[in-house]
Amino acid sequence: MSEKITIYDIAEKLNITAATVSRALNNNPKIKESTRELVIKTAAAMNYKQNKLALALKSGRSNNIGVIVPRIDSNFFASVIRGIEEELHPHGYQVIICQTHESPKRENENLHTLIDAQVDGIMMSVTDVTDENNSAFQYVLNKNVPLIFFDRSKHIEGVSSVTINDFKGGYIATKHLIDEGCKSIAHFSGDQSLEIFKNRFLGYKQALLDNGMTFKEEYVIRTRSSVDAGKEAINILLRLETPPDAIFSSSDFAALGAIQELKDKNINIPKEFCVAGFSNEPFTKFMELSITSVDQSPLEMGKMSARVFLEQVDKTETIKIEKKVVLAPELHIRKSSSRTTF
Amino acid sequence: MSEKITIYDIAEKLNITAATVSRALNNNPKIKESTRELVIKTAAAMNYKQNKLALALKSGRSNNIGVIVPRIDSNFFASVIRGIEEELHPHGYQVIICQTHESPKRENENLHTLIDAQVDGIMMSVTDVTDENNSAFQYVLNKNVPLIFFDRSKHIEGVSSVTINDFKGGYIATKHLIDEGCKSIAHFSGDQSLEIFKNRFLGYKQALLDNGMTFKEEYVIRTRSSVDAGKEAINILLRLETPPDAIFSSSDFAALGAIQELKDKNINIPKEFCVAGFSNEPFTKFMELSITSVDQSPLEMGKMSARVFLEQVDKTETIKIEKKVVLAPELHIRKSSSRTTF
DNA sequence: TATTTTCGTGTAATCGATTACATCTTAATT
DNA sequence: AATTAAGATGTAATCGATTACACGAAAATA
Repeated sequence: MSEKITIYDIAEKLNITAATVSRALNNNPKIKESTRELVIKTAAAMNYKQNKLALALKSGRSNNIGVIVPRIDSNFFASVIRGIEEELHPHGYQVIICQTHESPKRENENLHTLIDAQVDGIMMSVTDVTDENNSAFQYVLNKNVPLIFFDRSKHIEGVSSVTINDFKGGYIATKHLIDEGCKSIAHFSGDQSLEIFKNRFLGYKQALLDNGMTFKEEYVIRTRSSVDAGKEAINILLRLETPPDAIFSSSDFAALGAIQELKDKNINIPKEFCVAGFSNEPFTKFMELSITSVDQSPLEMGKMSARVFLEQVDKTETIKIEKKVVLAPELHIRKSSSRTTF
Repeated sequence: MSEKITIYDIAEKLNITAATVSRALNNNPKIKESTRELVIKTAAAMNYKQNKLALALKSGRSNNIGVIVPRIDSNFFASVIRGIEEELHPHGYQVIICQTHESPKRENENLHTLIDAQVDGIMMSVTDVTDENNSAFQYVLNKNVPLIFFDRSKHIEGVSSVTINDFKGGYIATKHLIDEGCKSIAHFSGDQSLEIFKNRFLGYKQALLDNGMTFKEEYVIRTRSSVDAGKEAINILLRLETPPDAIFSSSDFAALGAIQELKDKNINIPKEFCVAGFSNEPFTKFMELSITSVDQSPLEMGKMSARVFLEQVDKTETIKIEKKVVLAPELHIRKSSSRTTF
């Protein structure tokens, strides 16, 4: 339909060269002011639009950045992406989304696809941190494309990261439970091969030790992040000789499962049992019995990742910057653990 | 670092032309089998990667598609995007995300940006349906780029859409409330300029009329989609001379607000008052008092939109196909309206 | 006036892949 | 053996924008 207008069309109409048109449009100071104005006016009149693909080919920069997440339909990742998009949009970058569904194979694929599509940077939450094979990441770094990990990170030279202080998150949640008078606090831990879960666990443990409480191995249950996993886990704990009177769960969903099961058993929350979760999922505050949870400020995490990218993208090629940003977690205290307030 | 290998490098090494290399790699039947094998082997050995930007420039197709949503950090939109991504990924398309934040200006901007970035198609949920000015959409259509509306649609010639039957959604939710014995059912309606909300309202109204109930104007409250809006709205209703005994809310959040307020006033749900929402937000099923809601099958909606796009993208340029897909809503009956079950 | 700058544009290569057309070998046909 | 067809590859244009280099004209300097 509407034929494409190129700088050649403008040049032809004005009896000048495409080079001049290009320069005029790019505010090259060598162009006579009158020419520049004429070109700009004519371009507007002809409804000229720069072909970004041609520009991308010439410059080697696509103005696209890639974001890889396990899945997009989780509040946390969606919020991070929102943050990234909002920070990068004013700079003219478009955000390309990829999902791994927790599959390392997909993760590798996505990395290669994005590089092949000539993205100018990649931000991702690592799926497989145990994998010793970092070749896909090296592939990215070799192309001199900034790579930034957020939330789930991995120690790789040349890769920046934006994470929250999970240790502190575990610590403050546990400390809060202690302050509320809980005497024996259990922990639902996630996949310990992931730094984030390990750190939450370590924070939990440290808080216990710092406050003269004994750490018991049997109080630590490894759970998936789901309601059912939480139910199973709490049942294991309740069958112990001396069951705990509180849980710090590394997952809000598991925390919810525990709460549902506790209610079923007519155990009063928070009087007899306190629960704190992690992630501050939207539902935690909507519940009638709202759930205390550690907020990871995903929006901020996304924006920060974007900023780190922007810092790196224009730096001279040779200098590898490696920036580690650690955001502070924030405890949102709600009914599930509030014996004093509410 | 790793220098870029092009078909010219391969050609040079093999003492043939880039044209031959290109043909060999593209399985052009004119190439001798032995040459093809040699080229493919060499390409692999040299770690050649096709430059998608060059391909995109030449072919005019970027293999990117754009998705425009009001915001990404909503379960509904995130799920739709997930569906789109999963359906399109196997076909080699990348998904670019844009947000409008409900701003018509941003919507226009995004449309132009995406077209300028040469996307091969655009899927979007319309922000401003009242705007008579469809120039941005026409701009897209003029470029012969498939445009598909999902959920929030607008009648424009040449634009396909994937929506759910909101009328039916409103109808079955209301019918359900009637079946549970509710005698006077109110409605929280959203922005009536949006088809989706208007249709939910019309479905509600029709269900009342079909079942011998009277429709009362004062039972219809226009609310925003938020917890607070729901609280305000229910208070208006409770102050009426004859307050209703049920609400069909076009928003889950408003439904939640109403429920919280009703509980505060010690009104028993569902015995004295029933509530049904719309969207099937995750929290509706997590609540202790789980909330009945109409599911919009966002994942399916995304996949369907992607399929419609795939159907259109390869069609001969001149034929404008316009496909209207309407998905069936599904009522998820939960405690907030179940007098009989549970 | 002669010479050197400065200024504004044009020329042509480049980014990397694709492809219509031309060309040169072979193999098949009469 | 002469002619034609088929097969394989090369040549060069193209997609659209950018930019190093070249060049002519005007302005500044000696």
